[in-house]
Amino acid sequence: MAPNTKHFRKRDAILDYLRQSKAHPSAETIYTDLKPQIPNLAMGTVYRNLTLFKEQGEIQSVATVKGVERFDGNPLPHVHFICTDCDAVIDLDDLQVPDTLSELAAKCCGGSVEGCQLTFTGQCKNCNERKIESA
Amino acid sequence: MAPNTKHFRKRDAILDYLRQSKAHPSAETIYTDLKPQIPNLAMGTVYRNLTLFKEQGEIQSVATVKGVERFDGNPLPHVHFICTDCDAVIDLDDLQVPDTLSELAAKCCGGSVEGCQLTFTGQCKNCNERKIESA
DNA sequence: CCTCGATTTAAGAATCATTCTTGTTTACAC
DNA sequence: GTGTAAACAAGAATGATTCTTAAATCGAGG
Repeated sequence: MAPNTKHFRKRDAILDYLRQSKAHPSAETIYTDLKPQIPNLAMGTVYRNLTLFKEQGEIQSVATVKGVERFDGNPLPHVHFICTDCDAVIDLDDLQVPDTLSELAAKCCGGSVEGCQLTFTGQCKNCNERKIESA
Repeated sequence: MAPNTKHFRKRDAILDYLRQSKAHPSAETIYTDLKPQIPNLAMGTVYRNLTLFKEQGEIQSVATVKGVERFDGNPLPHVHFICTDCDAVIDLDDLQVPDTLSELAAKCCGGSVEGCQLTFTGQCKNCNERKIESA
């Protein structure tokens, strides 16, 4: 067996999963989805590696929705939309925070700015349409 | 005793506290700070009223810092800065999210946008200076 | 091959913020 | 006063997350 293959199998699976997902999953979703492929995966392993990836800057935590932390395999800052109905977290790829705002923020707070998050909330397309139908 | 005075004493105290505070307190901070004045205050009462105020749009939840929800007596959207060292949540009153961004967001997501939050993270002035001193 | 120290992991216990439940108290209208 | 609805206290219950302990796995030497 190739070196490192087995030792990091779970770690790599978690990172791959995050990078391929657009759903901004929670720790539990990651666990549930990977469990069939990796039967002896434990929640502790998921949380430990998520913490590790965050420290290394490989991933980011993008929001806490109804008390549950949501993760993104893309560590670059970008804009999100959170549906208050179905709790979906969606990338708004076409938007970005203007540099002028970040610069202003640094001046205002007098400290050092490391990151920023812009998040819109409301009802996503699906939930919106579902409501109109049932009306 | 004037009508309604006693019935809502705790509710009003919690709302007043939130409106006067600039610290964006957690439920526990509110409880701890009000407890001396209101000895038989219970955490349940704080949580119940916070939920109520949120539903009524009197306050807003502005962030979850290290797993703890933080509240703001000002329900209008405004920009915040969160210190990753001391967990302070600070208003950046001079900044605001451009209307163009909000409009774009509505178009991108295809649903209805109700709110938005812009949050910068980094080290606040105090923590920054403390680090420089101790270096 | 066999052993070593270091790293990763599984499993479940422990923690902590938040919510729920139950029974009690309060305010107000009649 | 009596009844009804809202607010409350106290503590139990829930649920996400973290910690603990011991076992499995790795790479490097012998």
